[in-house]
Amino acid sequence: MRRGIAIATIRDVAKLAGISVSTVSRFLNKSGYVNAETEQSIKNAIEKLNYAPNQVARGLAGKKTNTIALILPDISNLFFSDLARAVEDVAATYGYTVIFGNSDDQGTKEKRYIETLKQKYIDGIIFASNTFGHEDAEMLTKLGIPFVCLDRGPDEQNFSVVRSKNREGAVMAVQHLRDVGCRKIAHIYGPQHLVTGKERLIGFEQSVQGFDWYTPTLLEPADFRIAGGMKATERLMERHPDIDGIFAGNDLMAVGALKALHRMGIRVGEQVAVCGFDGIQTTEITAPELTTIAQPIYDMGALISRLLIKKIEGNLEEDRLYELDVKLIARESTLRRKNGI
Amino acid sequence: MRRGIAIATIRDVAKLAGISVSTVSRFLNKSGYVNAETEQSIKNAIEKLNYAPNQVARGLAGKKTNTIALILPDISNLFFSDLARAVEDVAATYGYTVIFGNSDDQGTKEKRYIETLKQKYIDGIIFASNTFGHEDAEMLTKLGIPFVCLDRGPDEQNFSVVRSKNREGAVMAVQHLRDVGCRKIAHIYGPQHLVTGKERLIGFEQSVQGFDWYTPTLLEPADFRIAGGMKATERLMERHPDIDGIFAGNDLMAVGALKALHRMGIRVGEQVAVCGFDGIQTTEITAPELTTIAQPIYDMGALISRLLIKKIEGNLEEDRLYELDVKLIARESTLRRKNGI
DNA sequence: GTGAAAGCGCTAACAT
DNA sequence: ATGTTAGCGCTTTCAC
Repeated sequence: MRRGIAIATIRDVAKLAGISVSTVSRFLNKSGYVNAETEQSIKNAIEKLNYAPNQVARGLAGKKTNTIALILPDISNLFFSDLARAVEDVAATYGYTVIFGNSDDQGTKEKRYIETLKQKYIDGIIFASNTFGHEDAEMLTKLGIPFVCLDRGPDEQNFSVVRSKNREGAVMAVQHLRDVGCRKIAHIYGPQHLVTGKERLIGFEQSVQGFDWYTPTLLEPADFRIAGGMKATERLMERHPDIDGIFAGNDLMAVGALKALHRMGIRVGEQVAVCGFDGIQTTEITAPELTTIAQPIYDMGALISRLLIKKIEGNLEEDRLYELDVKLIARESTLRRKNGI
Repeated sequence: MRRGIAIATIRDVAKLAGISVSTVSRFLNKSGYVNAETEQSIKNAIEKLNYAPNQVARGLAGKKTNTIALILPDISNLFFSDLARAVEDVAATYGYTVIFGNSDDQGTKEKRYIETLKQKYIDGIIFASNTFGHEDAEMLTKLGIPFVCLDRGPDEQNFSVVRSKNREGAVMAVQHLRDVGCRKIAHIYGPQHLVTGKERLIGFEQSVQGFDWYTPTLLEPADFRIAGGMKATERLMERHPDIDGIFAGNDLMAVGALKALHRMGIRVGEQVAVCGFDGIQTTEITAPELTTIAQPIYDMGALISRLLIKKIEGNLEEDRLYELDVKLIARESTLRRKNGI
C-alpha cells in the first residue's frame, strides 16, 4: 500500500448511500436515470467521504484516460514552449491532462513515445515534431489513436493539420522590406524538408522573381537556428556587400543575422533591414527590436488542442487543413528611413 | 471499443506459450523464478504477438504508473522551459513519462492539479511553482505522494529541495561589477516572498553595506519580468543619475534594464554595467550580450527529476537541500573598460 | 429506477 | 518452478 491514507472508492459511496455501485456510477457519468432522492443521498455520501473517482480504474474499464500527449522537437525551444502553454491551457479547460515528449526530431525517440503512449491508453496525440511521417500516421490510425499535426503539407489526409500562411507571410515580409526602401533583399531559408522552410522560400522567390536585382545567390540555406543564421548572414554579406534587406526564414535565424551584422559593424535598420518569421517573445528583446511576421502561436496551440479533443470525443466533423493568418509586426530592425512604416 | 485493432494481453501470451498468466507476469517483472525454457517460450510468444504490458492495468493493480508531474508557473517562461527539458530527459531515461501543469502561481490551479494527479495515481510531483506551501506539503505527505521542490527555503523538512547559491551569486555579481570599475551600484530586486528574490537581495546588501556610496534608495523592487525591470531602471536612474552599475535580480529584469537604458540613450557596458541572474538562453541574444550569474538550469532540472524518481523507488537516503553552484558569465553588458575582466 | 455480476489487464498472495 | 485466484476501482450489459 503506497498511499498514506485510505481513499474512498465508489463502493464506499454506495454503501454509505445505501444503494448499489452501479447507481452511483450512473450518477457519476450521467448515464441512465437516477431518482432525485437517490441522487441527493449519493451527493451527500460523496461529500462526506470526499470521494473522487479513480481515473486509473476508469481508464482500465473505459479505455479513456483524459490525457493527451504533445510530441515536439524540444520544449526549451521558444516557439514550442509558447505552443505548449496554449495546448495545456485548452486541455485543462476540457478536463484533460497533458504529457509532453521531446523528440529532438529523431524518429526513434518519437516512435518510442508512441509506443509508451499506446500502453498508457493516452486519448490522443498532437505532433509538432518534424519527423512525423506517413508510416506513423498509418500506425496510429490502425491503433485507433486520434492525432493532429502542426505544420504538415496541405496534401495530408486522415488527420487535421494546423499551420499558418507561410507563403503569404513571406510575401508580406518582402513587401514590407520594399516598402521601407530595400532594393536588394536576401533570404536565409530553413530546412527544405519542413513545410515552414519550403513555403517561406517559395513565397520569397515568388515575390522577388520579377526584379532585375534578384539573383539566386541572394539565397542562403540555414538550419532555423541562431548560429546558422549568423553564418548565413556572413556569407551573404560577403557575396553581396550591397544587400540592404534580409528576410530570415524564422526568428532565430533573424536574431543570428542581427548578431552577425552587429559584429560586422553594420547598423541594422539603417543600413540593412532585417525581418524574421514566427513572432516568438524574443523578438521583443533584441536591440534593435526585431520586425517579424508573427504566427498566432498561442492560437495555433489552442486550436490544435481543441481539434484533438473534439476528435477524441467524436465531435470533429471532418479532418482538414487549418491555415491561420500571420501578421506583420514592424519594429526597429526595419526602420530604414523616416518615411518607412 | 475505441481501439482499431485487437491488442494482445498477458493472457494471450500465456496461452500461446502454454503456461499460466502468473508465470508470464513473473517473467515480465522479474519477480520470482522462471525456467530457462519457459522463459524462451514466453519471449517467443511476446515477440509473435507483439505484446506490451498495458500500463493502465498495471497502474490499477500496482498503484504505480511510471508517470511524474511537473508543476511550474508557466512553461512558456524561458527559465522553466529549460528546466522542463532537463526533467523530461532524465525521466525518459528512467522510463517515466511526464505531465506538466501551469499554475500561474495561483494556489487554486495548483491544488486542482494535485487533485487530478492523485486520482491518476501519478507517482510523484516536482514543484517549481511558487505557491506551493506548507499545507500542500502536508496534504501530499498524508496522501503518500512523493514530491520534491525547486527554490524553497533551507528550513524545509520532509522533502528535498534543489536550488542554487543565490546569496553567493549576488555577492559574485557585486564583486564583478566593482571589478569592472562600478562605484555606485543599484539593485533591482525580485518579489520577497520568493527565496530567489530574497536571497539575492540579502547577498547584495551584504556586499554593499560597507561602502560610503551605498544608500537604500539604490534598491528598487520589481516583479521578475521585463516590463518591471524597465520601470525600476527608470526610477533608479531618475533618483541617481550617476549609477554606473545595476544588478538585476533575474535576467528578465536585466533585459528590461537594458531596454530602458537604451531608450534613455545610455550606453550599456560603457556608462552603466548591467548584470543579471539565471543564465537563460536569452542572455546571449541581447545586444549587448548580457552578463549574468548563471544557474545550472539543466543540471537543476536533471537533479530534481532524479531525486524524485529515487524517492519514488525508495532509493533516496534522506531528504535534504541541494544548493548548486552558480557561475559568472561575463559578457558585453559589463565591459566597462579595457582593463575590465 | 435500481441492482448483480462480468470484465477491463495486470499483480501478488497462496497453494502445489 | 508454476498455476489458481482474488482483487485493483470502475463501467456496463442485462435483469428485475
